[in-house]
Amino acid sequence: MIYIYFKYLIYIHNHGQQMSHILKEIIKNISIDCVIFGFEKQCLEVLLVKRAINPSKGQWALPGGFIKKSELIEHATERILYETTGVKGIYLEEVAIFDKVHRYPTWRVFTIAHFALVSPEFYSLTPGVDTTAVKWFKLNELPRLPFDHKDIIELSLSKLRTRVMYRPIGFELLPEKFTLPQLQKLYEVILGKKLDKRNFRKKLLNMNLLKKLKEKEEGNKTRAAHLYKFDKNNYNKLKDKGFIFEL
Amino acid sequence: MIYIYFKYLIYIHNHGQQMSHILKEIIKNISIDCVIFGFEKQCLEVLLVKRAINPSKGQWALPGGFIKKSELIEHATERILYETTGVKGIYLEEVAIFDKVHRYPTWRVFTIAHFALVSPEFYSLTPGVDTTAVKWFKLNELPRLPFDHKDIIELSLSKLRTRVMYRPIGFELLPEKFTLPQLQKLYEVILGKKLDKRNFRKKLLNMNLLKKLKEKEEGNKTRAAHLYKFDKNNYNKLKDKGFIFEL
DNA sequence: GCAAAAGTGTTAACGTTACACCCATGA
DNA sequence: TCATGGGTGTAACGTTAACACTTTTGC
Repeated sequence: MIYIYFKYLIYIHNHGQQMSHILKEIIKNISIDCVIFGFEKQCLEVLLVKRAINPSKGQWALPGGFIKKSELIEHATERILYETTGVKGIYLEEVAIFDKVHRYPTWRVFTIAHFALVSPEFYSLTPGVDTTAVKWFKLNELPRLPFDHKDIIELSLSKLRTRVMYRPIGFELLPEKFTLPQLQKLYEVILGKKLDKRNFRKKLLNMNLLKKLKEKEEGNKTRAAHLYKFDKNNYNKLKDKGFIFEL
Repeated sequence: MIYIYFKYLIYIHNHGQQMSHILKEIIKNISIDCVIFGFEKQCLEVLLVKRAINPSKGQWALPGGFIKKSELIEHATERILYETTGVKGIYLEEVAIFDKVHRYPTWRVFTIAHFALVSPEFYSLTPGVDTTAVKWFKLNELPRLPFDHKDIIELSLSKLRTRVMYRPIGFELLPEKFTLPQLQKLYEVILGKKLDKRNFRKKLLNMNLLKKLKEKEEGNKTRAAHLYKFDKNNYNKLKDKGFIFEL
């Protein structure tokens, strides 16, 4: 169709041939970006990718991409995260839409920011569509980021802080089996403040969300801590009865 | 430009001449819809407009419209609400993005749903761009709505219920001066349950968010209730000190 | 045996809930 | 004077916050 043909010419002229083959399928004005938080060595980390295409080719940035014309946001988010980083099967939550007029240099793009929490050790990272590398970065050692990705990370972090108070999402940042001191440390890092050990344990254990395991932590220089598992079954049961997780 | 010209032909062919003049300015794929809640005669109400254009011309629907190419979401929301209903100067909050592939019949449109709370008596309603009428509807007397507007209202209502617990947004649904029984009734309607009169008063008054006025309610058949004002100054001061409104 | 981190209870202050009667007003 | 809705206090209960010592382990 003539219309499509002209559209092509214009895109190719403006942005180079590399993108033209996908421009039929995507919605140009809406992208998705993912802020994936991980927790390792007592630090919060964020997953970044090295961009293989312009704009900002060669720079580290949040994993992201465009939505396809007949795709739901949720599916697009999963697809994009998988295509760019190799990470899949994680639960992503919407953070906000970023809408600054010139946030994307080439044309107007609204981006729907999502965030997720994972235990880094579980995921193997493999660059793919439009990316040449994937890497965890400590939150306080982030490289310079293109677009408004700094803002996106900051807002995600602040949402993480408030959400962690009302949902047991914090557990997702730890391996399946974890110790109470680890869990406490995690909350302390996210919330940015010290918590009382005894009160923290009392509260968490009273919720009946933790299954104590027979095993203990290994390879420790000092007294070994008990391992626990998050009891998802019971959490769902309690939630249905109106239980509200807090702090 | 040839490109623009062809675009025109296609739009006009598909959707009739009435929209063609604005299609240069708007982003086709992203719209905004507003769920404006009001509280009157002890009922929650929603503001709807009668659509003057297709699709769904002549039907009652949420006030909404498209974002312009160089417009922020926030400004677009204010503009659209004002243009379609005459209501302006109110605080709107984002609810969610609705993304079903065929939610809008003519082409793919994501809509960013917003909600707000107002005191109906303060606003004069005047239909404008693309609307022929504006009217408050009781929540349980809504007409059949086009697109996914029913879903949008339902989700907004559920967000209202949870948000009202953590922010004093409930005050916005009342006139500037209100009585405690009114405020209590409002919370009861939003939350869908009875509250204890004495506990409710104790809690609210202890927060120091209410200024008691000298005046009393007028035109009452029974004992007149004291009027109060929301003390916004003090609320902001308290909030800065870390105060969290609850229930 | 000592350094380092795990584990363990009690008390006081505070906030939440439940509950019943008198007061002002208009008809 | 009575019907209607406005206004008031207290006691029991549960939750949160503050706080210090003993246990285990590797070196």
